[in-house]
Amino acid sequence: MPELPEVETIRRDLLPLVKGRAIAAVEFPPDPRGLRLLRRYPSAAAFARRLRGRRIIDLRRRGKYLLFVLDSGEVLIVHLGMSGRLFLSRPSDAPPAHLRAVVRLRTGGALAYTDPRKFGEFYLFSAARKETAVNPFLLGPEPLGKDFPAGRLRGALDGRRAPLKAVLLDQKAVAGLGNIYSDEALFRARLDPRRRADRVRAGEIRALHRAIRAVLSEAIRARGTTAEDGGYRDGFDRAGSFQLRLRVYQRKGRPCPRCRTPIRTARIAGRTSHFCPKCQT
DNA sequence: ATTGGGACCTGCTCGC
DNA sequence: TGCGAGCAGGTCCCAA
Repeated sequence: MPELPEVETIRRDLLPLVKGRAIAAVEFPPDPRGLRLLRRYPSAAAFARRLRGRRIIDLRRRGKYLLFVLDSGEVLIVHLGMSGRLFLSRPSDAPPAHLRAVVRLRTGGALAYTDPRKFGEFYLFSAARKETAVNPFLLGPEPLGKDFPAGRLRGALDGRRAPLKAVLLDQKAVAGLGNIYSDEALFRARLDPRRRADRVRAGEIRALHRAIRAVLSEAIRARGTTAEDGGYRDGFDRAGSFQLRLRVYQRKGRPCPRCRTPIRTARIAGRTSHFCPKCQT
């Protein structure tokens, strides 16, 4: 569910709430299998023990991962999978459905993590280790960052015979794009998602580069996309608004905003892609 | 090495 | 009303 703009919105919401505050307790009720911890952790209890008392000194984002930087030198990493939500929990409320974890802060307040589909994961890395093996860090460039010039996108597409859409979904090519924003960026760049990546010309790559950055920036401003099934919520458990600005995603059969041709879909790399068959070539 | 397909989960909608 | 099929924002693992 959550792609870069959704994760970034949650980060911005939660940062002022958690920065500088210590973790009082982490609870994984009551079936710890409802949340995948990093495999090498023997138990949820051991995981929680490592976190207790640690101070959160920063909250960062890398691709679709949230990184709680701790004063111990460790980093608590949260990936929301398809259906994860991480939000400020109000104690007056009844416990939310599909609650998988609670992070209580020492000065009061708590974060709730819910996830019906259980694809989300928590990781705990030492700072030294985080750059190695395991992986959230084996990601491609941040598309909104300084190290993502158009040439970097060109390098990512170079030599890849897979469809453009498949490469955009590859987190090693560019970090943070998912099904929604890949489709929306390809529409804005007027590129057919089925095009072989290595056959996209330089001018088209520049248009795609611009489109990726524009759509992600606009989606962050709109606080993310809460699509038809309503899965995503921000750090305060509220919906986003970018669904109102989607041009092709979940608009099958509706007129293309540019040429009125009905939007169609195709299965690419195992995912449904939405595009205009006339103006995306 | 790259690519595509299935697996992992649950909930919801649709058609019969 | 009930039930199975199909689908959903992501990633990993495996075989070709």
